[in-house]
Amino acid sequence: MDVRVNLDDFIKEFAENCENVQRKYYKKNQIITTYIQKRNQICVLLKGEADLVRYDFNGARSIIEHYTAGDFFGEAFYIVSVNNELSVEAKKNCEVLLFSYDNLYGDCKYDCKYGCKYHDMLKENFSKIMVDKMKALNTRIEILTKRTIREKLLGYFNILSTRKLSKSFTIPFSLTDLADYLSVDRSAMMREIKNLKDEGIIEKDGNLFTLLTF
Amino acid sequence: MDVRVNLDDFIKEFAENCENVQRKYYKKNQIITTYIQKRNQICVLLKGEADLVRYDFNGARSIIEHYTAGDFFGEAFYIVSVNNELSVEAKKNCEVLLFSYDNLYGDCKYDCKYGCKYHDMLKENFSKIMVDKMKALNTRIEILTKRTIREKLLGYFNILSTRKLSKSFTIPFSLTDLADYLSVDRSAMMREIKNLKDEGIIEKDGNLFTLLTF
DNA sequence: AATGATTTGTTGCTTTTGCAACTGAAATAT
DNA sequence: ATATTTCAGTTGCAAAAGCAACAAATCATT
Repeated sequence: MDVRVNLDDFIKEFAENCENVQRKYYKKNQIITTYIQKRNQICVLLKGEADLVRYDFNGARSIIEHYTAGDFFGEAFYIVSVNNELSVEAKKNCEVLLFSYDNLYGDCKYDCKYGCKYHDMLKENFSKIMVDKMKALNTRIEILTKRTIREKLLGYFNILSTRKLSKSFTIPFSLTDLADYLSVDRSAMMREIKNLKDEGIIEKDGNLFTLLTF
Repeated sequence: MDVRVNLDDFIKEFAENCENVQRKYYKKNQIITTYIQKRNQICVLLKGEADLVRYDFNGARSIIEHYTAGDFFGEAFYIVSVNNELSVEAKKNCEVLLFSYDNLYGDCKYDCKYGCKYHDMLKENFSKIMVDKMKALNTRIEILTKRTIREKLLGYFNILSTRKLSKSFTIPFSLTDLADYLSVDRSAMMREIKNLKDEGIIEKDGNLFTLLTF
């Protein structure tokens, strides 16, 4: 099993066969879960797109991670030491599997006709999932430590380009959200994108970007 | 076993009794390890202080984590997706335990007169250690997403204050290093610290800070 | 105790960023 | 099909941050 699970092979069967799991539906802009209730919830996004966001005390929004079908999220992966409100927001209509970490590691007291074979698989791969989360956090830190908007943009573009093995790539969210992900002012970011275009460093067609240098 | 291990109860015994482990000494400013060689190394800092740092392509230094005695570090906890040079630098003379992740999970082919009881303990607690690492990463992200130096400083001070359960606390490194941790220019940070003092928001005596507001 | 290296503290100047405000385009809902 | 909301793109201006350079203080080493 890959860290980013194969839906066909694993999750669908899990959702259909293990009674110890909830399947829920969320509409666009609904909050799927918040990370303040110490529920140790584990979630798998089956369909749709969602963001893990933080709202600062002064209202500034910051996107921590972006999820697509097959991604794991939930409090269990994201224990935080500081007092801040984290929540997962549906960006499109979403279908989500929900179960708890305690449930996963503790005794399964419910009837589970497959003997929790799916729980066991998750258990075994929990550390792999954690490692994947760590990668995402490290990636974000790498970008946030860049000191200028230009470097943040280019750093992020390079990561997307490397992932796609192509000079061209689409950003996984709107430009407004990209600013929140890079943690910079949107208009300042737009200005910098314009500069990069004018200087012939990137090309942009909607959300499709191309790196012209290397 | 706590995530930040109790040296007396665990590590010292481990170091003395398990033959599958190396103990090494590093002088101040020496590089303890780099995260590019895929050695899956796990390290425990027995004595001294060290920083996990990244050097940008243009030379900008950035402190990711700060370690004191009892902390775990090493590639195994810090797998990164992007191409950047991470290294752990001794800030003082250090004593370090070294062993490998593969060794931990694979069969222990060496003689280990305690039957690798220590390895087993680590194995069991690996996910806890990972969670601790995640906390550290999340803390750093929380600070880095703040948009001004003032907010970064106050955010970090609040975390230190909360940890110590006191309005007064000492920063765990020099002001120069603090700037690298917050990923900002040192002189600009000093200016902002001065502003905070002048406005009666903080007090500062060397590396001892006090938050005057709440 | 003297020397050299590092850290702290400060300042002038320039560049970058954030803020506010607005327009047109695109998407969504009625 | 039209109204409404969201998103993209711009700009002027003010505030913040970075850069460079230097002196004073502190720390470390011989």
